Amino acid sequence: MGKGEETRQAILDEALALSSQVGICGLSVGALADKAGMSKSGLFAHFGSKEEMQIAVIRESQQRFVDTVVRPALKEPRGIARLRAFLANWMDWTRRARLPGGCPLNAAANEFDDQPGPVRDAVAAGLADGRRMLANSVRMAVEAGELRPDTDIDQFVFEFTGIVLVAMQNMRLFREKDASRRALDAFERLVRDYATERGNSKKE
Amino acid sequence: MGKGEETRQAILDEALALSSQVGICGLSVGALADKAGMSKSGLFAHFGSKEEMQIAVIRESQQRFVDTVVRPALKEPRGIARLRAFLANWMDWTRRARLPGGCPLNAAANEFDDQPGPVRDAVAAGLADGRRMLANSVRMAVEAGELRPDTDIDQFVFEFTGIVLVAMQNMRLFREKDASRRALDAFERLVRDYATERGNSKKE
DNA sequence: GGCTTTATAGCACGAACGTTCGTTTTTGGT
DNA sequence: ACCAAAAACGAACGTTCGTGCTATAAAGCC
Repeated sequence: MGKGEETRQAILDEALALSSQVGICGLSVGALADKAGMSKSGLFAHFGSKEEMQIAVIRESQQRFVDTVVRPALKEPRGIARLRAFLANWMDWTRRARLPGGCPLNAAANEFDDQPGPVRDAVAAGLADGRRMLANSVRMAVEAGELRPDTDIDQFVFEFTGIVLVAMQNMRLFREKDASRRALDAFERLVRDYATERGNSKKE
Repeated sequence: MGKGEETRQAILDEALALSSQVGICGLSVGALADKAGMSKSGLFAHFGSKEEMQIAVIRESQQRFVDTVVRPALKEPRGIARLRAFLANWMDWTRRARLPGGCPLNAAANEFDDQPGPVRDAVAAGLADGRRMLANSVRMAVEAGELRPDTDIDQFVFEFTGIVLVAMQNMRLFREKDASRRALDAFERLVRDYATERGNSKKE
């Protein structure tokens, strides 16, 4: 890896941290250059445009999410246990990823959801990827016989995601400490509704 | 009402529409003045600072939400029916309020959740107000005997809010049309879990 | 209708924005 | 050690940002 890739990565690290606090559109070239300890033009050359930079940050954010949340959860056995691990990791992934604020991808999703263009597309692609992965894990839980065979997988993913979103909001905006506990409780209730006897008995 | 209040209201109407597309921090004095058909300084005089303007927009947004979502739902009888109406109204409130984009309050919540200050406080206050109102309606459903007496009201509000948030995301970012149907389905499942026999039989 | 109060416009300011360009420094292969 | 290539810099561009002033126009009261 050349020097170029190296500093580009350093820039993205800094960009991730900054955007987790001020969002993607609040992230400016000048401010980022300051944080990264280099000149505006030097930093700019790595991306070619602000839009490209934003997209790079989004991709990096997604990548980091996979490394921090998804990959570790895959060590759990398929089924409900893995889903639970997934949720637990999700709950404090920005802390684990050493980000000072919230999830940049989530912030970007709310900023660009009504502004068509490549940035919005990148955000949607990133989130869709996460959901696809989530849907796969749910399907495995069905195949493992822990969730009922007639489980509406997309509906399960829908409700799971809802739990994550509200937990994020409670944590970040309201600074409530019991947010992740509530999320876990909601998850257990969700699972109980969709579980087979076998799947249900697995828990405690 | 003097002329001042009148144009101030017109400005806020325009500001709400604009911020529903570009968010609160994407809303600039110049752009808003253009939309409102007046000069930057003339508009600026109504608020005194950009921050005050942002807060005014947030307050207005909350006000509009109450008029569009909460008030109509209060015509339904107390209990689960009212909660259901509340959700249904919520699902397309920005359309009913003739806003071109998503919920400005929700956008602001994600933009400012990690930036302490008066704007964040205003957003949190607005959202907290909505949750208080929601909690009240849940409590009424308990008192009406439709939800179990041991219902954890805050947990119910938590899960309810999650349904709303994910539905918003699915609608706005992914443009899925079945988002509100999924939300309603999730709501019925939520209610079924917390309902008494009487409350359960109420539905269909 | 005149007069006071209020509202709006016009203009200017310094700062920050994204972007371009030419120059200088650093790097990596030979 | 040298030299081409890559990377970073500094300065400047035109725009837009938020925010002050001062003057003009409109509105409301007697």
